[in-house]
Amino acid sequence: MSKHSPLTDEALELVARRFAVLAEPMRLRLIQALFDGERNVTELVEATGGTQANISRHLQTLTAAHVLGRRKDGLQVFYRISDPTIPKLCELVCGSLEKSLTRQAAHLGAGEQ
Amino acid sequence: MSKHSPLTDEALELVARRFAVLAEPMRLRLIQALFDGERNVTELVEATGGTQANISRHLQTLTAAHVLGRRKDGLQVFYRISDPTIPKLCELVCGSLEKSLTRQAAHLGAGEQ
DNA sequence: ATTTTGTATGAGCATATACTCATATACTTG
DNA sequence: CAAGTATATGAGTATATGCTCATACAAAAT
Repeated sequence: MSKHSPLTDEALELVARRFAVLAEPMRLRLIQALFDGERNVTELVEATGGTQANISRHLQTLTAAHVLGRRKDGLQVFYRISDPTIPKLCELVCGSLEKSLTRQAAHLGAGEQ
Repeated sequence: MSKHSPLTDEALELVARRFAVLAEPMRLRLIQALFDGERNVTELVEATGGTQANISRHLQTLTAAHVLGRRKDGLQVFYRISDPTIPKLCELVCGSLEKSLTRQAAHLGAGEQ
């Protein structure tokens, strides 16, 4: 995106859609709960504190976006992170926010702004 | 986010908000237009093909999120990318999408799925 | 076959936000 | 000061999407 030719409208929509999928706290919580490996829906409901219906919908959204993968075993369905760039994306954003917050704290402490 | 302790609800909101800011095609177009350096609003309106009002709003959103920085010079206002992680984020997502698309193309070509 | 357990989904509501039009504000120039 | 130019914003509308309740579906157990 930097030195490459500008993206087409279609590509921009895809990139935006990608970011949109990550733009929900509950979905981030699910991703976080899956960093250590796959879990079934019931476990994810417990880990996140959401309702079963809502978690199921978010899992569908994440799976449709190829962020998560699905494996069915009997009654249970196990989800896992299937896109290796997801952890990197989250780390980048977290790091950036930490910096931004400490900068802000420093400014407040110095009475600036 | 991976080996670190799980994020607080507040932190999750911030991360989600960050992704949300990047989840609009027009804002991505603006970011793209700023990869080569700062530009004023009129230039950005021309580069993106949007209306002045809409571009102004998106610039405000991006600036409030500390993605862009603002510099006023006389009548004009110049915007620039102020968060160095933005290009990396976009590259990560683009790369991931390219892979995903070529995989899909390969599957279609092989008659799989 | 019926019941139980785990997961998905249809329908409806509430909220957020992208967009536009018109107008306001800020600065410059005549 | 008046007029012009660059940017921002209030108000209104349309659309998307997150959430919930109830129920459907699928597989297992009795």
